[in-house]
Formats: sequence, C-alpha cells, structure tokens
Amino acid sequence: MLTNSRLVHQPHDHSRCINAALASANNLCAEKNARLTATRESVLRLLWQSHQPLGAYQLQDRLSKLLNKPVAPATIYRAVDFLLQLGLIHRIASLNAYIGCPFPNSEHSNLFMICTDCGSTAEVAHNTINDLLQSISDKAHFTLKSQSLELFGLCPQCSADTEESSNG
Amino acid sequence: MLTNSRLVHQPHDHSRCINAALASANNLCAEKNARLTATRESVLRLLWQSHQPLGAYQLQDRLSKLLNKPVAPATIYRAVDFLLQLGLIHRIASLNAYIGCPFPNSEHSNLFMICTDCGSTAEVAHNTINDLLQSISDKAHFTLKSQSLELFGLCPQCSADTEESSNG
DNA sequence: TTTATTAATGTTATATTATAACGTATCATT
DNA sequence: AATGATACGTTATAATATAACATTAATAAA
Ligand SMILES: [Zn+2]
Ligand SMILES: [Zn+2]
Ligand SMILES: [Zn+2]
Ligand SMILES: [Zn+2]
Repeated sequence: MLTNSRLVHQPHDHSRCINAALASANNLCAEKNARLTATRESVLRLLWQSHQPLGAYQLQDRLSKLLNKPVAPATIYRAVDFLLQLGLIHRIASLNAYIGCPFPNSEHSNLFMICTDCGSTAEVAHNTINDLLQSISDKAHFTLKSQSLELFGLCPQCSADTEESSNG
Repeated sequence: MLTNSRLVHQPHDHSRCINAALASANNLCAEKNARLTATRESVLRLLWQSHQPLGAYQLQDRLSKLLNKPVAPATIYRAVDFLLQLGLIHRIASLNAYIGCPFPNSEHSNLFMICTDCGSTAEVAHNTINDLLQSISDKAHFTLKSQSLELFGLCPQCSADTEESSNG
C-alpha cells in the first residue's frame, strides 16, 4: 500500500510536497518529450498549494491573480487536460475538482479519501483493492479498463474535532 | 456478493426489472411515509427504461415528451433528489447521470461497472470490498461515511464485439 | 367542512462546469 | 526563412445544477 495520508492529514513541511511534485513533473515531461510550459507549471503549482482539490474556476481565479491578467476557462482546461494525460494530477469526479498526484510513477488504485469537512484529500494505491476489483470484473466478464474510487468521511483532524465537540 | 450484472448484460425480460423496481419503490415509500407522486414515479420509470444511466436533461426531454408539455430542470432535480434520498436511484458522478437501484433494501457498496462502449451499467454489492475499504480507512484514522466506486470498461457483449472485430 | 400547516410543484432566473471554434503565436525541423 | 506541429488567446456557447419565490395540492387541526 502506498498513500500520502499521513502528510495530508498532519502538519508537515509542505514545501517538500511541492518540490517533489515539481521535480516529478519535470522528469516525467523530459521522459515523454512533453512540454511543461509556464501555464501548465503554474496550474500544477496552484494545485499543490494544498492537499485540497481545486475546481477549474478556482484555478482560473488563482491563475488570473498570479498573472495579474484575465485567464479564460479554456486555458485552465487545456493545462488540466495535459496534466491529467501525464498522470500528474487526478480529477475527483464527485467534486468536479482536480488534485496533484503524490506518486505519478507508481501503480494506481485511483482511490481517494476525501474529508467532507475540511476538503483535504489523500490518495491511496492498494494492490489488494485492485486485485479484488479485477476479480469481481472477471467474474462478471467485464473487461476492466480504469476505475474511480472515492471515499467520503472525516480526516483524523476533523474526526477529533467532532469527537471533542460532541463530548464538550 | 449481490449484483444485477447478468441481467444488465444479457437479453432478459426487462419488464420484470421495471415491475420489481416499481414494487420496491411503492413498498419503501409506504414504509417511510414518503409520497411517490406522479412526477417522481415517472422519473423512476424513465430511469428503468434501460440499464443505462440518464442525465438530468435527458430525463427532462423524455418526461417532457411523456407529458406532452414543457418540464423545467428543477422538476427533474427535485424528483431525482427525492429518489436519491430514498436510495431508489444512484448518481454516477463520472457521468453526471442517474440510474435505478436494483436492490434498494440491501447493503450497498455503491460499486458500478460501467461499459464505456454501450453505457450499460451494473451495480455490485460486495462485503469484502466494503470491509477492505473500512480497514484502509481505519488504518488512516479516516472516519468513512460513504463511498462512490466506479469501474469503467467493456461489458461482456461489447468485449465480445471488440474481440471479433480485432480477429476478423 | 372550513381553516391552518405542510409538502410539492410551477416558473423564472441564474450559477457552475465544460467545450467548440477559430485565429494567432511559439517552437521544432528542414 | 519556410514549413508543420503544438500551444495559446479569445469569444461564444453548451451542459449541468441551483436559487428564489409564487402557486397549488395534500394533510392535519379546529
Ligand atoms: Zn503537503
Ligand atoms: Zn495518483
Ligand atoms: Zn432489465
Ligand atoms: Zn443500489
């Protein structure tokens, strides 16, 4: 199992998350002869400002402020599509939002734990889950191509807060 | 494990699916003192016309034709919200679409196998999956409240078609 | 059976998310 | 420099979803 849940849900040196993500992105783009242009890198950086997914129009606002000029939706969607293609980010369908991938080079489960309170979202890669879904698909003669697994609930911090307020 | 995948992916007497769904709906509404009004029942029937999810505006078109009068989006979303609340239908987030639930009274995994070719969508309830997701959540101290699991691929029929055309 | 209360619907407008279309600029190759 | 491919700017619009408020219908009380 591979997850960034401890980082996501606990105080940490987030600049290391950002740096790691940008380094991965540069490597991957070099490998695949893909161009990490200024816009694309900015969008990736914006998504890595936190561990909470951002919607396209939130990205638009932020990029617009960053560049101090108007930015059109198409600009965002193009950058997002590029990053999705490369696996540098993921789309969270239930939120219509996007989030940086913490391990773009690893096997994926496309499994996310989404805090419905604070929005923080951790990714999990888990072979057992993948194997189980594959075997369920096999039994149904369903040719599995991809998956989107979204868990909703409370992150450790928000669970603790809820616990406190119900006790106090 | 509980699934309607055989029904979904094979020729069958679909009127039985419809009748079962409507009977379940009536029972559930009676139990919960909820009113299955004409609009709500029509929307449920429309969703049960096939095993493929329908979007809100597809429902709007169809209900409009059925009633031979204009229908506003709000009408559809209200009916859909009602049916979702009762668990009579599900929302497929990746498709922005809705589908009837084949076993509204059972434990759920909210797991769907979606054919990217023909759109047919089967639901699966599977304790092992649920247990595994629960244990992953526990390890991460994540308080799991709900989940949305979507598998994309080819249904048996479309798999067979693809196989044929690649052979021929 | 009137009256009050609640639940459901009608209606209009608008918010949010996403794509289409087409021209321009930039980059890589020759 | 000429060419073709890729990326971006810009405008418009499509597709999905919600807000707000008036009206009607169903239920409950008087
Ligand atoms: Zn971090
Ligand atoms: Zn990832
Ligand atoms: Zn059927
Ligand atoms: Zn169901």
